[in-house]
Amino acid sequence: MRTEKPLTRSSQDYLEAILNLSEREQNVRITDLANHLQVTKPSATGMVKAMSRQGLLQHDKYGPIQLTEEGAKQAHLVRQRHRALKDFLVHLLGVPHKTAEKEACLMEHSISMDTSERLYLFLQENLTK
Amino acid sequence: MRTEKPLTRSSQDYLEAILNLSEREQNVRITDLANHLQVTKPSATGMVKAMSRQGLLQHDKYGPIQLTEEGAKQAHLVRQRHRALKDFLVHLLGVPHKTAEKEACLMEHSISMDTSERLYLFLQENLTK
DNA sequence: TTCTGATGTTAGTCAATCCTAACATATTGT
DNA sequence: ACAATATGTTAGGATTGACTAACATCAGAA
Repeated sequence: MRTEKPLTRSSQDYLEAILNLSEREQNVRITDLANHLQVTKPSATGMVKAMSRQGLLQHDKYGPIQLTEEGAKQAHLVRQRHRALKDFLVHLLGVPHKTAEKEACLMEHSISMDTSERLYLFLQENLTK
Repeated sequence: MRTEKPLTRSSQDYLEAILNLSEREQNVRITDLANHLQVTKPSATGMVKAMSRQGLLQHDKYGPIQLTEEGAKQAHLVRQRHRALKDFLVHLLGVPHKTAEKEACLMEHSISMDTSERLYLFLQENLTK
């Protein structure tokens, strides 16, 4: 079930979206996911299917979507990177929220967890102003 | 000739590589480009062909590659983003050079020029330590 | 129960970008 | 000039992830 294949940018986006949605809804549905990510339902269906095969999530036909333990772990890491980046953009660079959200979404796939942690520490030291 | 189509990540990478190579060599050749970007020659040929159609560069069969005015302009913008990001990673976050180079290469496609300029200013203010 | 509307799935297609294998052209050395 | 080598191109294919159109299933209302 487990795959050693590195996560694609899109997979990471899907993982993060499922994590965020699952904290607000009992069941994450394909339509929710598609709307959230601004893709069509067939696209979401296809990606969910692929990610299910990779052991990142559990999804029965027509049923709700649930992250596996591994999927949830990876989702949390993506979100961690996202938050550090967004905080930096908003609070240190003064980027408007919407722009920062969008750019953090793109950047989160581009940095290592090491860099993310360094950024987090940097923010700790510099957000005391 | 001019295209309004947004530049793909890959196109941006190719533009930046051509710019950097053209500053070191009289002629940029497919093989140079392919080696630099760690892709095969047919891949580079194909991308160069596509980008030529988009008016980003000039390339005659078997001949050297040259950026058009528009291509060069875009390449400089990519590089600007790259440098701001790399400087930030290295000098403020203490990321090792190789890692910073790699991550800047990925991040440069994810931020706007506005954010890049904000980052540049932030670096100016904070690199005086 | 049946019908309607909402939700979800399947199949086919496209774009982008990479690869390999085979071939074409240019360059260099003898 | 010819042969060998280097460089570059073409054709075909794979992966990823998006789209549309058609179809299937589910849930709720009548």
